[in-house]
Amino acid sequence: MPQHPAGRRPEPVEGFVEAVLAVVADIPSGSVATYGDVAAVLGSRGARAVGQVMARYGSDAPWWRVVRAGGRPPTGHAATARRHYDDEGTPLVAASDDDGYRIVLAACRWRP
DNA sequence: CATTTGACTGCGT
DNA sequence: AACGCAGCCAAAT
Repeated sequence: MPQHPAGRRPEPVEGFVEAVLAVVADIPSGSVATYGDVAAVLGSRGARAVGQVMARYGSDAPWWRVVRAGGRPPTGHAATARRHYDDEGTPLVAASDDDGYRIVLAACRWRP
């Protein structure tokens, strides 16, 4: 058989990936969680692993609700994420860095 | 199966 | 405060 099911990207074992996406889906609009927080809910400390999942499978999830410790938006997505924050009313503060702003974790960090 | 990679984090210089 | 570095974990190659 000549080929794999047409045009379908090979899906990894759904376990960690699905778990991460499920947690992200639980973050309420207007709130956020850090990569480390998401990992912690899964009983893991793999903040980077969570980032990997978001980068690869998070395109259809509310990925902007997962931010870096320190309140900075996902690397390389500050502009796109900001539209969502503005839309959801997520509290932000102006910043001088390239992101231009920073999420106020003290006010909207999600706690499971 | 070994190595590399990355939308991370915290601590030290 | 900028920069480097080591620790961490799962997926990708």
